[in-house]
Amino acid sequence: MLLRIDPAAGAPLYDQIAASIRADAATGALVEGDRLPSAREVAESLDVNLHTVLKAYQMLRDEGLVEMRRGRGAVIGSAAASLADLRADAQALAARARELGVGPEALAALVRAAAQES
Amino acid sequence: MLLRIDPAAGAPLYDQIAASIRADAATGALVEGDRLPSAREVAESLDVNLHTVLKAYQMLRDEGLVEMRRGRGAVIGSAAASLADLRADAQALAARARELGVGPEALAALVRAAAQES
DNA sequence: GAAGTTGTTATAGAAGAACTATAACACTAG
DNA sequence: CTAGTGTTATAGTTCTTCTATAACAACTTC
Repeated sequence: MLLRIDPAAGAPLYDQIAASIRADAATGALVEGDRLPSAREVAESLDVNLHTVLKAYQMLRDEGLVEMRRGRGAVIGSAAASLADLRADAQALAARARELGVGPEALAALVRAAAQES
Repeated sequence: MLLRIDPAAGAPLYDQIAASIRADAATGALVEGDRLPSAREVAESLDVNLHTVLKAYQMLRDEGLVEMRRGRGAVIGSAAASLADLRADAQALAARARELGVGPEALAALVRAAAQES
């Protein structure tokens, strides 16, 4: 469980943390039942605020990737495999978007709009 | 060219304006070469600031849907058809995401992350 | 060429949302 | 009970959103 972030990268820290964990889940480095390090551990080792880490964890919970409970920590949930597929589809979409010259922000806005319609 | 916005909807006004135009382009109500009403016209008819409309137009430009030039206005560009396909793919992805319980914001974050990796 | 239209840029302000930080709380496991 | 976990509350700061005004530069039309 190695997390890499770049405080000077512009992207929010919690996004970077969440992305790092998503990537590990996608490659199989993290599978169902695996436990994430506690938010306080991560916060200290990355020299970041506790809430920043928790926000990343809560994003992953909203996506259904992890389950969280007090006293027990954050654990990779049963939907991890399905989400890896969804992520693959997202990357395929991103590749097509890039061919059309549509950047990450524009694509995200377009997808959000599409998701909110239905 | 009918634009509908809801100031009490929570979503940014420029997002609503952009979404409305995207929808018209997707259904074929707007096709390549069609000219959008001037930003000043829209601003007045919606009782909204000029810059709010321009931000919507600039989002659509970033997506490649419209081309803008001073004195000439905003025109639906040649990539409109391709973008309608991309939008269809985005909606398919959104449908799958919703089946998994992944909401619009979470999906947008996931797609943005996927697009930034590549 | 002159006039009018268009998007573009600059500056400023106000209201609200989001982010950061600190502290206390409530649930779980040993 | 104790130690560790996520959760919630609170406050201050920063960022986003929308507005407003003004000037500018490119294009169209006459």
